[in-house]
Amino acid sequence: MSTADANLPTRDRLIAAMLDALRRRGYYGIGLNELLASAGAPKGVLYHHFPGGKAELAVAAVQVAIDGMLAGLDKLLARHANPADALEAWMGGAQKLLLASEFERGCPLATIALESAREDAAIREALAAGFAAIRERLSAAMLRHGVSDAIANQLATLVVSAYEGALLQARVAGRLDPMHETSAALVSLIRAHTRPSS
Amino acid sequence: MSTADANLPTRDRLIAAMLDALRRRGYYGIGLNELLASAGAPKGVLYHHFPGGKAELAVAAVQVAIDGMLAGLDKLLARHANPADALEAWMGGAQKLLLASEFERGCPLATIALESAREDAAIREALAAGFAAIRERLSAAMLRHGVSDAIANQLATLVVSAYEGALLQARVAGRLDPMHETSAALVSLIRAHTRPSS
DNA sequence: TGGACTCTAGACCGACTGGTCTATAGAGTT
DNA sequence: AACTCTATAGACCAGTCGGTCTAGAGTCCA
Repeated sequence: MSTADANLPTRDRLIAAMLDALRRRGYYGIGLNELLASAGAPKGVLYHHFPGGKAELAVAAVQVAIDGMLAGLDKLLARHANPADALEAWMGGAQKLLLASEFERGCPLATIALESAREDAAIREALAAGFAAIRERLSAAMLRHGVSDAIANQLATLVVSAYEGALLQARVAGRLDPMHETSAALVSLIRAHTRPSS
Repeated sequence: MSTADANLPTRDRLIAAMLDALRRRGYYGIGLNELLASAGAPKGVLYHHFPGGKAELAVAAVQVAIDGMLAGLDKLLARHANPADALEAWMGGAQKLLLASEFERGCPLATIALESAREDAAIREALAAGFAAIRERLSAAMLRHGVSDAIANQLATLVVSAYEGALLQARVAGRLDPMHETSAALVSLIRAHTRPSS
């Protein structure tokens, strides 16, 4: 039942398997045995690389997901002159991924964010810092394009909110429409607030 | 460990307990025993009222949650002249609930939406129909206030997306700021698109 | 050749999972 | 009082959960 790239080091295969599980079913939705099967790894290996077990693996996976999103976002913001264009590309990428997985793979951060409780401090902190960093990137980009500080903050938070909510709606609907409409509304809003170029 | 209102009929206590569990930890995050304990009900009673077990109870809970949201939304849209004001009140209510539960109780629909897979057809359908109905209400309200059909649809979807995403961000952050900022951005956007009153 | 160390491997464990089953309490009807 | 039907109650079950533990494979250095 090994689905992960067998060439990856074991530790990375574990993280990849956890990421996939978080996208599809959430932290509590997958069992350790199923997860290890899809990583093609026996049990001992998990506790060798992650002494803290499932929870520690989840934290590592969340960290990887955040790093990936930040890197992707930075690349798009660097490539596109206007933040609105970068946003459009960002949403487009998410749509492609969702469609390619037949509406099964959403955002790995969202599931565990909603499942986590106050006592899961490590996960909550990683998630909070991650979302804050993403908002920060978006806000800074808009600041650079003439948006006032207060408005840039509002818009950045709105963008992240809408991104997660649109993925959620599209997933249950089994159609991309919610993402299309959210993206369109968001892009024209950002475009209206930023200077034509830079 | 019974937390639910003991005066409620057993069936309603079960639904209430499931709703609370969905808000806090999600469908897979709570066990049947814990759920029954918090409902103050023995096992047999669950399978008497819901022969389909946990899954059927979850569908019923989702249905109740959707009905509740629609009723609340209708009331707000009827009470406020402008959809922007209704939206502001709606977001404000969600903020109050989240804060009162110390950032533990979010939206019960979001968790199970992200945990559900394609084969959970009953839940997916209930959720998809529910979100569509909410979008429909919002869209209709904006149409009545002079927004064009296409834009009203976009804005309604954006509002639902942002609502869910803002709750998610506020939950992990342990602060209301993400909701405040999302709400502010959304309200001023809607206000700009609607006629001053009606 | 023989440690020393990292990593892989999976048998095994108690606790708990969702679910079934039988017993019975109570209300309504005759 | 006897019968019926709905609802409550919890013992019980096989399967799975996350986690521990011991054994061995592979690699590097002496």
